[in-house]
Amino acid sequence: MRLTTKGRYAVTAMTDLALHQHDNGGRPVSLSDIAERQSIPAAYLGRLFASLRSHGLVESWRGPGGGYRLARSAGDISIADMIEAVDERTDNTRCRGQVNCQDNHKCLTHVLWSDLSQRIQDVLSDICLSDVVSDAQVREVAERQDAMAKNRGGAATVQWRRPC
Amino acid sequence: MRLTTKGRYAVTAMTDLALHQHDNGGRPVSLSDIAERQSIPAAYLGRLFASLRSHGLVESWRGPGGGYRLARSAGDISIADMIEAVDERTDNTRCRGQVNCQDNHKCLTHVLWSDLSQRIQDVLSDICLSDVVSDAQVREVAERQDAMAKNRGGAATVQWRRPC
DNA sequence: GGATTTGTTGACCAAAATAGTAAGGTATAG
DNA sequence: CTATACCTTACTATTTTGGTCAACAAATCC
Ligand code: FES
Ligand code: FES
Repeated sequence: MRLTTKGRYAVTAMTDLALHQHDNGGRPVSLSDIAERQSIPAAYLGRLFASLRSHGLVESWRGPGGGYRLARSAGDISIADMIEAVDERTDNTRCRGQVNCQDNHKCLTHVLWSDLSQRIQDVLSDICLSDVVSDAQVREVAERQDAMAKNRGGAATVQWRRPC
Repeated sequence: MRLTTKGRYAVTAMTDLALHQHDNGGRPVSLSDIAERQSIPAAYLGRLFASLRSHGLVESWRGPGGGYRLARSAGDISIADMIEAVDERTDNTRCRGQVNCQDNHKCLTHVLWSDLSQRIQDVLSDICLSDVVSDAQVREVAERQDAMAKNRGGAATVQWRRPC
């Protein structure tokens, strides 16, 4: 599993979502709010959320007042879940699990990469969104970001609807 | 720390070197032998070995009968050492340690990537070359490779010289 | 000494992966 | 009907990676 900007955006956006999903009485959090707070290109982030949704990590609502909410509790979503959703590929072997990277045979180090992939996956599975959200340093940054965004619109009426 | 073909080549070549450095009475193992056994482009591998050498992982000899040997014992060279030598960059933060990736401020998840980088580094530091070499599956592949290369030249006279 | 072998270096190139954009479509509130 | 906000596809630009080439330097062999 490789860490790239795509995966970092996904985790950052999900963290933002987790932090703000109880604002305004729990109405869905819109893409544009997240993108603005986290300085992520909105169009790009939109595609990442499509993946997160199709992997069952978030629910979405369309139309005015629409947006996203976590589909599961933050304690039940690991870093690995999020990165996998947008990055697919949990495997660090050259052969992508085909065991054929040297002229259709197993290369000298296949077993090593396979083993390491598993260990790295374990590390990323061991940390979940609630761990991130409750970290003191993370909260501190979030507060600064919220203060920064104070100029934008106030609370709106709360609505209940079914997700898409 | 990201796993890429460059790092995989480095580890594969080092493993091959560790496995063959006692062949022919301990004469240096040539680049072309390693490249051929492991199906790695020789010119490319040459540059990787230059990095491995400058990081003190191998010693080299030029001229006829020249080649490489491990500069330290296989138990004293970790996977992290080898990957770092060719890849530099042990850091998975977006800011590369600058703590400035959101408009010159710390982004929401900096502390997370920083922490994860360390954990992954620990995993890669925990396995060393001797672990790889002594793995049963690795030895099995090595034997097949050696049988494959049986057509090439036999043992030559042993020489002692100082490394480059 | 000269040819040959082997590693060393730097510049260069091609292909792949990644990050980002743009535009049209669909559902929903009001 | 219209504005909002998510959804999807296609495309483009940039960066990174993998790989080549040629000239070079050291050591050996004859
Ligand atoms: S990595 Fe799987 S065969 Fe080489
Ligand atoms: S990753 Fe370091 S500031 Fe964002």
